Amino acid sequence: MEYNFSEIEKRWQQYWAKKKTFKALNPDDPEFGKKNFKGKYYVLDMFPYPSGAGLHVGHPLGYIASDIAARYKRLCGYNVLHPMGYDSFGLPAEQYAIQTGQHPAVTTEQNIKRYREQLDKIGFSFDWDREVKTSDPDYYKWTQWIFLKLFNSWYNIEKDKAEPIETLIERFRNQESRFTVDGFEKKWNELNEKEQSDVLMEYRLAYLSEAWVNWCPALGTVLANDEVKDGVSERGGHPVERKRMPQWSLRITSYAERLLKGLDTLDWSESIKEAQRNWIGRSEGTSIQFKIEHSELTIEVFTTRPDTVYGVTFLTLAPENDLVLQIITDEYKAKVEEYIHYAKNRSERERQADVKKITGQFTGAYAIHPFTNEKIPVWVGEYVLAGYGTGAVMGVPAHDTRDYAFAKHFNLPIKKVIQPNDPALANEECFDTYNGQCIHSELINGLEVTEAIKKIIAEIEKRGLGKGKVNYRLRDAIFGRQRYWGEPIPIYYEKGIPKSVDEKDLPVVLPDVDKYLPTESGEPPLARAEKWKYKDRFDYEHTTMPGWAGSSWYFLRYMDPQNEKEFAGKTATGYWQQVDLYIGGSEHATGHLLYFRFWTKFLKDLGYISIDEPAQKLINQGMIQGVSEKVYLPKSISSRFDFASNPNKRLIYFTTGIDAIDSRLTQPIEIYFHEYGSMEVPSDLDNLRQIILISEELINDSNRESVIQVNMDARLFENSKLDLKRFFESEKLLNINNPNANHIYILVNEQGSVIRRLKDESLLPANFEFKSVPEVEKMSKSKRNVITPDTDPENGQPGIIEQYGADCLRMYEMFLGPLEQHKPWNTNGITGVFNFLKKMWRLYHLSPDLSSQSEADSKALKVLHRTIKKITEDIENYSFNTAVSAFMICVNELTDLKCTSKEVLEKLCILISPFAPHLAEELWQNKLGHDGSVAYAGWPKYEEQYLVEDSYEYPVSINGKTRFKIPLSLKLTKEEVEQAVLSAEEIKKYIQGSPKKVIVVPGRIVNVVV
RNA sequence: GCGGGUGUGGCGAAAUUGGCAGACGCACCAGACUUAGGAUCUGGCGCUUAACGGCAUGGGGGUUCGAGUCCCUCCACCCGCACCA
Repeated sequence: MEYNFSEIEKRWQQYWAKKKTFKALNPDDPEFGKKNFKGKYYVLDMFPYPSGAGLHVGHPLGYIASDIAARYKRLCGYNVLHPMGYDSFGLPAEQYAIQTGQHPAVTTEQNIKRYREQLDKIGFSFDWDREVKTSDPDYYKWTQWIFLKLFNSWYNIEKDKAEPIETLIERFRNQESRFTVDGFEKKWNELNEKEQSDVLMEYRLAYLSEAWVNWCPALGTVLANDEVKDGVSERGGHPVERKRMPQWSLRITSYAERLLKGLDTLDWSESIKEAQRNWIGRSEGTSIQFKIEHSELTIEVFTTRPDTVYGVTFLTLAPENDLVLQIITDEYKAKVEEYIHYAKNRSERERQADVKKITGQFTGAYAIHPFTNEKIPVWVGEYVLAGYGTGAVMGVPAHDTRDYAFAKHFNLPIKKVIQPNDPALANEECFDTYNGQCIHSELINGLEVTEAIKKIIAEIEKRGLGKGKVNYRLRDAIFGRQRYWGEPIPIYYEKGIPKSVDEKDLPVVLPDVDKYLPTESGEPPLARAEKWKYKDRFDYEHTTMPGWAGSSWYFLRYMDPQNEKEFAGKTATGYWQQVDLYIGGSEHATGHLLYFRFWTKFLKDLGYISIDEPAQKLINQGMIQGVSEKVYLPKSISSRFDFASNPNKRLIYFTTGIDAIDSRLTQPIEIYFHEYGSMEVPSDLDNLRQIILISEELINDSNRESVIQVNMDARLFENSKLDLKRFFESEKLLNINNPNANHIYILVNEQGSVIRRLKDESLLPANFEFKSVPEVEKMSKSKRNVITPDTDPENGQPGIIEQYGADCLRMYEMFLGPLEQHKPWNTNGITGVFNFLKKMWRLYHLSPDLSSQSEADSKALKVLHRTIKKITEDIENYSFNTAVSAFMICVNELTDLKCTSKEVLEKLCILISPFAPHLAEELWQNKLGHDGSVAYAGWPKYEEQYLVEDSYEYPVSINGKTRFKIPLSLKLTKEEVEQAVLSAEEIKKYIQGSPKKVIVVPGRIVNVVV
């Protein structure tokens, strides 16, 4: 009987869907009482964004792992919640909408459909009744509701938790608080509505403020810090600049300490926890006030080294610091303004690119040293960040490398105030060690650094100059996006005052607009919806929420997805508690995973849920990388491309630039092409857009500068050689960016040139080979190296699923290596897994009727129980690759034993069902003759008795080197083993006389030392 | 610069507390069967040597009867953060 995987897999996928085999039960479900669950288990995959490219082979890696865990826990008797849904708001759909005019909801729906189709083919045990989509109004109603809760809450530092804003207003009323407005002190009740609103904005956890933001002109929106990488946007790689504008933000900084401390309780990888710790960036220090000479103003600095305060020789302010303009003297005004202008117009990227470059400007002002009363010059410098601390630093060049560099560059004095313990440092001009004593520091002379810090802080506090303080690198999260495809922020404006939409009016539904672009006056797209007003009168807020809003609480919605009255009912949240196993990529370390924790803590503070952390255990599956194929294009205008290494070859001149298959070069430019040789140049060539591709072997150091490297579709290549057949036939793979373009491709290699338009392979030089440079990198559409698990919709090539089946895909992805490790995709080993599945199938078909077979023999039972033990341990440790090996060993051995025992085969079938569920279900029901699904068959128990051995082949080492083996009874004592070994025939070769020492480890090894 | 991770055959990788290095699979080699195939089965397969043996877990050193595993030191690669005072 053939192993017909496609028929088997289709059958059981339909069966599971029809029977709702994987439905998870809430406690209020009538069925719940009938089950005798061992407990609950919540397995969650990170929320996927349904991109237009569909799933590639890397996506399922984590899903397969979580599915194995889910199926295993079900077999162990747990009520398993294993849901899936879509984080369906986001930039790519909107970018596509801008280009095509199609509503993002439409493309999103199409993408979701494709995702679902692909997910279904892999046989996951998701409870699809719980599917959620963040762009669904029934869902984002609750995202908006949580936003309102954030807006209407403040952080009570004394209680260390968030509270409703009313408790704050109550305090303001009762406590005789005074508020300074336009220079007048007023009581709360004396403030007008606008003034009250402004005061409360300083406290609300979701607030509107004038802030320095990461503005991305290409995307037309601001971005949160975690959405910017190396000065460019994470999505799309567009430049980002700093801009000051009114912005909605979330006061995540109030939770900094709790987010930091909570990490210690989590079973997450050290690298993710460390990334979050760095991102939060806690540092202890103190603030110190410096008076400005001839002025009422003071400059407050933050420092972690107050012990070096006597070493201060200058102060530096950030260019954005408002104080700068207030303190500059007339003499320096022009220069400082010029400098500020310069600094402001530098993009983040430029700024980061040359951090080594030192820039700054003296302001003309002087501060007074609070301890020595010396005059200290005040500078402004780019190296001081506006957003951290107070935007001002005290310059201690002798003990801070940045201050040192600045002082050196501008010739400022350097004053050493620490005597280091390490003599090697004593002669250095600058060192920042904590090991040493203070010198030249009146109040703290002779003290060790740590002592000095304590004493000087006490002194600073006593004199009212400042106080001990904790600073965080973490900034409040910018929450508004000047984009269309996101949750509307449920705020409206009445007389310029932002107010929350009434809860009963939620959801605020995303309105239709004529274009998905900003208005002419630069307002966000939502401003185009002219009739879109709250209560028909008031303007709504026009920015929308960022992509991470919906994913910050989705794990709660899965617990009770259809609830219309609450985001999730108390019974449901009380039962499911938190995620027991969360699997996803490590790229979310400082974004999603931080917001996810933040919202959970907030909802707990308000008493809506009872847990403090959303996910106890987190596993980051490694990335499956793709192999990109890079080819070369002449760099553009007027490059003369010269194969200098090979003077006999032809020369090609490019007199203008060229269009490229690379999206960065989208302008069509004509080229002229000359060649010495036999090739004919079509007469209409100059009317068409031409792309010249240069083979890898022609590139050398002398011409490398005149070419650029671009990705071609990896599917056109085989082992980094262009497959000419595909190249001639596949228009689609060539012109991803513009399928309608009528390009002419010219391939150039050592043998000459080929124009693709000729479309005739017979015209090719013999053995024409065009080579690319392969590179292993992230699998992504833009790198054109995506491999789909199923049939490729672009070229119709069958995928792994069609060729080998979903069970094979599942087992192969697990077999590839440890879950957490990154690995390039290659299918070289897949036949091994496929052969294994076939062999397993054959094992169950050795006998036509297993039900009448006799008792298992002890050998088969031993194999079985060893496997039960191994698989159970491996699953518990998420070591799925070794589990697959164990199955192979087991099936090989049972096949050798010609095992037809129903008892053994039944248990093996259950064991493998989390890994290869379709095969297992087929064998369970159709071969072993069971009625129900194998999914609830019960996990087999491992029994020690079958594994007990009575003899063992002791490896005998001489001086730690294994020389021979000797079978001995395990009942023997150490002494008896030693005796047996020393009297063995083989040992005579290695020792003369008596050995120095004999080490016997019972049941393991014998080592003889001579 | 700081932090995290990884280094084992031609390749993907195994290896409980330190105890037979390379399980399992791919590729390769030889053979069997054969309706010649991307089927199945048997055997071989780290390097080196004619063989005995010797050498091998990124390099060097150490602890130990015994080290891929523990300690020190250096190197390479990957990832994250980065003028955070």
